[in-house]
Amino acid sequence: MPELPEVETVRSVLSRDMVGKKIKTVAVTNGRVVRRHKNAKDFRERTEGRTVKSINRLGKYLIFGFDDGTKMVAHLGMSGQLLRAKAAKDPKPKHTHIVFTLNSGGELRYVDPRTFGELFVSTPLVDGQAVEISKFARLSIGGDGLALRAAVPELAHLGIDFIEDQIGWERFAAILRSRETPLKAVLMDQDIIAGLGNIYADETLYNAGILYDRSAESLSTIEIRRLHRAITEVLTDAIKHRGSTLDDEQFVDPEGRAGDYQNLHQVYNREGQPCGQCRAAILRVIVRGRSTFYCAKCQN
DNA sequence: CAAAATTCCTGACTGC
DNA sequence: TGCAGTCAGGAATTTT
Repeated sequence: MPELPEVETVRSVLSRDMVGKKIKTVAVTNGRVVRRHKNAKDFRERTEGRTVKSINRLGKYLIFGFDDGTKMVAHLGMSGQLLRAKAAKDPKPKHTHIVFTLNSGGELRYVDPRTFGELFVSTPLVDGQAVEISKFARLSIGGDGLALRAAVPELAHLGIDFIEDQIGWERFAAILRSRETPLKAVLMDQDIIAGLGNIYADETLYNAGILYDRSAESLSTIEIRRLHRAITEVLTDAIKHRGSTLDDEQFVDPEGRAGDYQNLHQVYNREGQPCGQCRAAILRVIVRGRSTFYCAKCQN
């Protein structure tokens, strides 16, 4: 499942070869992926003829800035891929739902078997309209996150992006304070922390040495600082390794290359295998229908 | 108001 | 072998 590091990998690759390119035509063959629009024709009219000026990321969302000031947002969901093709005659993968044909030749394709992902064009607000930015995002200072949220009202609800937003551990502590929610639910709540999914929530908790079901308010100052550091460290390392490609999920960047952070996973998908620190078997439990992997000795 | 359950979807896997 | 049933999971929506 593409989480922050995988989406950042896609952003980085696309940023290098798409900025400055113009979209000649757009073909939508599955209307579900543009479901925020009233129809596929509306999406086509809002993308054809635009030149890509920038590609940013907030949480798990990609934000393409167009020359007319509008933004195209892409969320890959569980199984979405943005793939570059050199020519139209290159074979199209199964479940190719949108094809962007570029003026310079070549295509950008959106492929998504499960169609949990979506694309939409966001229109900038007219003067005077205020955007209600997430209160957690407002707690962060600096970085480009606030500007991105203001530019895309649909994303204003997103919480802290630990790569885009600068946030110190004191402010992070303020977010965790007075929350009885289990820590893993907090880490995966996009309105509180944007970008962590099931893989990186588990890896972060292991790195911090804290159990998934501890309530946020029960953490000591030391534990909050460890968790704050763990989120930044895990995400940064995973980005360096170009994300995680699991056996069953087929995450690849726009050039078709797999990531290799899965080789560095300490707990995720490692049920029964020895913990890297204490050699005890990694355990797996289902929490609210989701797999959670952890080491009972190293996390408490 | 918040948290839990449900829904969307297809490929991979399980068991008979 | 083949087929029905189950599982996986992000986020919006519905229910508790």
